[in-house]
This record gives sequence, C-alpha cells and structure tokens, in this order.
Amino acid sequence: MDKYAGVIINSTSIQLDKVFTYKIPDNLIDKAVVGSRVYVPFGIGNKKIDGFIMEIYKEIDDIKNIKEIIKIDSSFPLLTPEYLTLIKNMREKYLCTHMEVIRALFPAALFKGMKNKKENLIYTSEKLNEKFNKEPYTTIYKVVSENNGLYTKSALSNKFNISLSSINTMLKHNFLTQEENIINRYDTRQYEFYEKKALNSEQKSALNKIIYSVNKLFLIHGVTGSGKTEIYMNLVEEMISKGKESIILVPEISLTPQMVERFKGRFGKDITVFHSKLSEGERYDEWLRVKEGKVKVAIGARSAIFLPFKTLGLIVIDEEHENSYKSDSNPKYHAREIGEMLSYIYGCKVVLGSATPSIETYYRAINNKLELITIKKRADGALMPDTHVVDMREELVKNNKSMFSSSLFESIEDRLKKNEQIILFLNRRGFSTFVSCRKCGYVFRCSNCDISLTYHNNSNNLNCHYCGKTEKVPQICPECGSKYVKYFGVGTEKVEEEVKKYFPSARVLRMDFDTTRRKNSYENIYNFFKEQKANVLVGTQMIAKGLDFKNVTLVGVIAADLSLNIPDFHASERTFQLITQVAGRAGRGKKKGEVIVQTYNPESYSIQCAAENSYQEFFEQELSLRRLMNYPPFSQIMLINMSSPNEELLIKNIQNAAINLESLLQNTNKVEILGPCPSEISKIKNNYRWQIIIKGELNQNIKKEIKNSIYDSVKESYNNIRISIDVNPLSLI
DNA sequence: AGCACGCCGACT
DNA sequence: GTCGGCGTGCTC
Repeated sequence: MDKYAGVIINSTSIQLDKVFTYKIPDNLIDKAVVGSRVYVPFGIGNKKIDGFIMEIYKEIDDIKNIKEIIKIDSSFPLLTPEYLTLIKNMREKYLCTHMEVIRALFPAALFKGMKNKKENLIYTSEKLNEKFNKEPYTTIYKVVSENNGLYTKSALSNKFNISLSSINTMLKHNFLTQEENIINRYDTRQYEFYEKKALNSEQKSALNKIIYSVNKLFLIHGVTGSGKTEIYMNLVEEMISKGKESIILVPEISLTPQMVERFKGRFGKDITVFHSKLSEGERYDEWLRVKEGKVKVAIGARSAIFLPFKTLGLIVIDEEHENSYKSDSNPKYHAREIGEMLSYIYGCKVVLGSATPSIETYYRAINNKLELITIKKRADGALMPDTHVVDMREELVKNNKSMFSSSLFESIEDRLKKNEQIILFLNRRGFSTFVSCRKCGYVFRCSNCDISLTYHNNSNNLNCHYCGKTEKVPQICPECGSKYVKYFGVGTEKVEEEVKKYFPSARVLRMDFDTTRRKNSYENIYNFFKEQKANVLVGTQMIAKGLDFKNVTLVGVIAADLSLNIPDFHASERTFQLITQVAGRAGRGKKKGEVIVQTYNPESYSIQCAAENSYQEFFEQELSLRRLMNYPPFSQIMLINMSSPNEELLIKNIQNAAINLESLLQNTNKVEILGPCPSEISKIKNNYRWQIIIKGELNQNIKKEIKNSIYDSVKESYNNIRISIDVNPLSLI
C-alpha cells in the first residue's frame, strides 16, 4: 500500500513554513517515520533539499505533481514525540517557523554532517627484518616501542626529531602501524575538588521543600550570598542518586567562573559545560556526550536547556531575572518559559533562583503558579551591607564637581588605607558618552546609526557602540568650525582615570566589554582581583553578576540614574536589580560591607528600595504602577519592529500594517495599538527602524492573526523590509 | 528564499 | 527583431 509523508522543508522563510506532501518510495516505507530527516526534490529545478517528516498518511487528497522522497538521513537523530511537542509549542508561542525551532534545538554541526575529530596514532608492528635492521630504522623502532600509541606521525617527528619519510617507509613495510583515535574536544582540565559544605537550616529546608513537594515549579528568592549554589549542588546529587540528569543554567558562562569551578570540582567528568563560546566541534562533541548518556549534569548558558537528556529530572535557572535568558533571534524564547514547557513534557522540576526576581516571576509565585521559597540570611552568617544614598545635586551645591561625592571619596581613602578592596560600578563603557561643540551645540553622531559617538581614551577614537564604527577625534566642529569641542558624560574609562588621579596609590582594574574581548581576559581580571593584586575594580554591569570576593568591603555606584531614565517600563525594575546585585558584592567575608549609591533621583522608589534592601516594598510599588498602566504581568505585549535601508518604503509599509491591525483589532476592546513610530534608536547600521507595540489581552489566536496580518500588509515589499515580532519583549527599545 | 515566467524598454 | 530589466507567483 502506498504511503505519503508530510514534510517540513529546511528553510526559515515564513512563506515555506508549510507541510508539503511527498510519496514515500517502496524501498523507504519501513524507514520513513515521523521525525526522520529526509532529502526531497523541491521547486521547479527539483533542487535537493533537506527536511523533516511531520506526519505519515495512508491516503491523500488529490495533489497534482506529487514527488518522491529521495532518501532518509539516518545519521540525524529522530525528532522524538517530546521534541515534536516542543517544536509545536514553541512555534505557536513565539510565532516563528518550524525550522527556526529545529535549528535552535540541535547544534549546527549536526546539519552539516560533522564527524568526530580523529587522529592516527603510531604503534610498532612486525619486527625489523635484516634489510631494515640499520639506522635510522632501529632508533625509530625503539622510540615508538617506548611510546606505543602515544603519538601521531607528526608529533613523533617533531618531538624526537625523526624524519617523516622514514616513518612512512616503515609504515609501508608494516614495521609500524597506525590506529585511528577519536579526539574529544571537551575540556579535560582537572579542577580542584570542591568539598561539600554543610547546609544551614534555611538551605536545608529549601532543599527538602523542593525534593518532597508535589509541585514542579519553584522560585528561590534568596538574598545575595544566601548560598543558592550549594542548594543546587545538593539537588543535583539527589537527582544523580535517582538516576536522573540535571541542567543548571547561568546567565553568561564566562561571567560565572566560580559557579563552573565549583560544579566541575564537585561532579568531575560527569559534567558538561555548554555555551556559545565553544567551537562548533566542541559543541557537537558535548551534545553527543549528553545524547549518549555519558553526562549527568550540564551547566551552561541559555542554549543548554535543549541538551538531549533522556531522563531529565531538574532544571535550575540561576539569576532568573537576567535578560540573557531571552534569545534575541528567532525563536525569541525565554529559557524560563522553555523550562516550564519541558517540565510538562518530562515531568522534571524547575527551580528559579534570584535575589531580585523579575516582577513577572514573583507575581506568578504569589499567585501560586510557582512554589515560593524565601531565604532571608546570608549562608555563612555574613551581614548585609549598610547602604547610603548620596544626592549628587547637593554635592554640586557644595561645589564638588567631581564624579565622587565626598562620602564616597572618604570611604575609598579609608579602604585603601585598610588594604580592603573596592568595586566601583558604572553601567556605561568608554570615556565620555558624547562629544559636543560648546559653541553651537553640535553633537557627534554615527553616520550609520542614530546614536551619539562615545569617546574612548585608550584608542583615542570616537566609537559607535551599535555598529562598532570608529572615527578619529575631531579637532574642530564640522558644523561651525570652532575649536571648542568638549567631552561630556562619564564612562568606565573615565572612572578608571579619575581613581588613578585622585588615589595614586590605588592599583586599578577595569572590567567591561572593551577589556574582556579576548577569550580568557575575563578570567584573568577576575583572578587578578581575587588574588588581591589590585584593590579597585571599575566595571559595567558584568561586575554585578555572581562575583564573590571576600575582601570587598566597599561598593560605589557612580550614577544609579543611568538605567532609570530609559523610556521603557522595565527601567525601574532593571535599576533596582542592578543596584541590589552590585551592592550584594560588598561584605561577603567576615567584615561588614558598605555601599554608596550616588544619584540625582534619591527619591526614586527603585533606588530607595534597593538601598533599604527591600524587595517586597519595591515589588508592591512596581506592581501597582504596572496595574495602573496595564503593563505586564497584567497584559501581554507584542513588539513589532520593521527595518529597512529605504526609509520612505518603511514608513509607507508600517503605516499600512497599522491600518490593517486597527481594523483587525477594532472589536477587541482590551487591546491597544501604540504607534507606528520610529524606534528609540531610529537607525542602526544604515537601517531605519520603526515599531508598533500591541498591548492587552492577547490569546494565542489573536497573536497568530496579528502576525498574519502584518506579513500580509508588507508582502509586496517583503524583500526590502525586515520584520521582527517579539512576544513579551524584555526591552521596548 | 529561490527560481522561472512574462511583459516592457534599449540595442546590434 | 533579440537581450535583459525585475515585478509576480509558486513551490508537494
């Protein structure tokens, strides 16, 4: 009997995201199952293209021009029913194509048919006969027999200064043989054994709740330094004892060397470290180790959530409020949401952890969608730091024009004297944030992007932080020709310089995007500071995450307002999180810490609540504001962004799309359309950007209709306009 | 997306 | 009369 297959083509184009029906040839009927990767002829030229079988049919409606499957790729893992469910759910939720999901689930190497990395090792074989019983053969034979199977041809040649051609001759005559060996690309470095710590009572009770509760989803809301990592490790051990695997997600693997160190030290070779800085080959090898069941724990960034464990028991998402858990390319998923989907599919437990949970997560927790576990004290009895807010307007009145308030200045002096360490936080890199002419007010802007250029002292260049373009520093204003070009605004480079200027004895390190570009530079700076070879660390938000230095007793927030004055409803939340997290770096050892927060908005509730270390207070204030403005979690948001090098065409199309949306949504009174208007950054890399925000009660059906309407509105200019739809965006900019 | 068809102007 | 510009429409 004939059989047919519904196939999804490997193309991310939205127009091709349909099921195409192919006939399964007789010789493949047994092998063709749902989830198989296949090759099919496609289009007028019958180009051979790969795809996946989504359905099998015994009979079909009359389809003209039906073609046959060419072959089945049995080296690609089958899409299991669990994967197929995930693909379906993600496609619906994030309004993307099947293929975009599938590409996110598997390492890219798998699609290209990546092979294991191999080498040929040399062994001795037959004894040398008379003809060859002479130099150089006798020596080579001796060397190889002493190092049987340890080296490749070229390694032998290099290490023992042996001629390659002699080795080849001996191989040809069977005096030597070579055997293939598969090289593992994963990190085999040995880590210091990380001893198990006794849990305190709060940690123990959290652990037991998670293990014995019938619930699947948990939020650990624990102050900074509450020892969440120990709880995670105990949970992983519990899972191992039950024969189950665990995934531990961290925001950015290179920013959490401590966490990785501890897990590697505890779980040794049972662990894989999985993140985007691995090479394609390394990713492939690690993925395969998981697939083959050789791994019990994965620690990794966002994409590690898709690792193919067989009996997944636990997903931990540490610092769940971090934005890096949201993918910025399709599918624009959030690891938290995927965790929940996987929990339904595999029945695994999902544990979110944070000192500053996102408003959305905490709201769900108090509404019993997650079980809330609160830890109020630091694990080893360390005290929470004292925090002071300094009103920088008063400093100006006192004629202090420097970036350090007098109290921060004194505290820095004091810690330097005591040989204690200091962290200074400013969430902006570079030296000066904009350069302007004092005579006519001209501001230097990037010609590709609608953004002011930042002055970098080290390179002595103007730098665009969006497209990376650099320009020479101008001597005169291009507008009016005056020589009064001045630098305004402050970045981390400037902070570093000022510290060196006012405190010549200080040894200063800077940690930001510019100083951590190279592969191990983050770890180097981190270790340098940990070993107390420097006493001041200046940095951007990357120093706010998870760092644990025992000797830091002072944290200075140079300008707390930076993240507050962004036109996005997340601004307060982000400011509160940043200040709380960076303040949490202070006083993690025996000595009590101090935090000084400098601001021009001391009355702002996000700064006040952070200073008082009161999450509850902040949450309630923020929630009532969100309720008032009908922002999430009381509504859902869809951000529709269109971009094009052709501004006129872009505006015409997005306005047309908005008109169609108006008529689509006119009968749904709980949905608002905001825009269209230019995005906050209205041009990036010569592409103009406009956006529409849709806010309200958006069910799955209406979201799908919105998406279809948008693509339909733009279909005539589809080649010239890029469309991006983000469901529940973390930033509206 | 990627390719062919088709209907218009420019040109040996 | 032919060559080639890219708007349009389809892909099992």
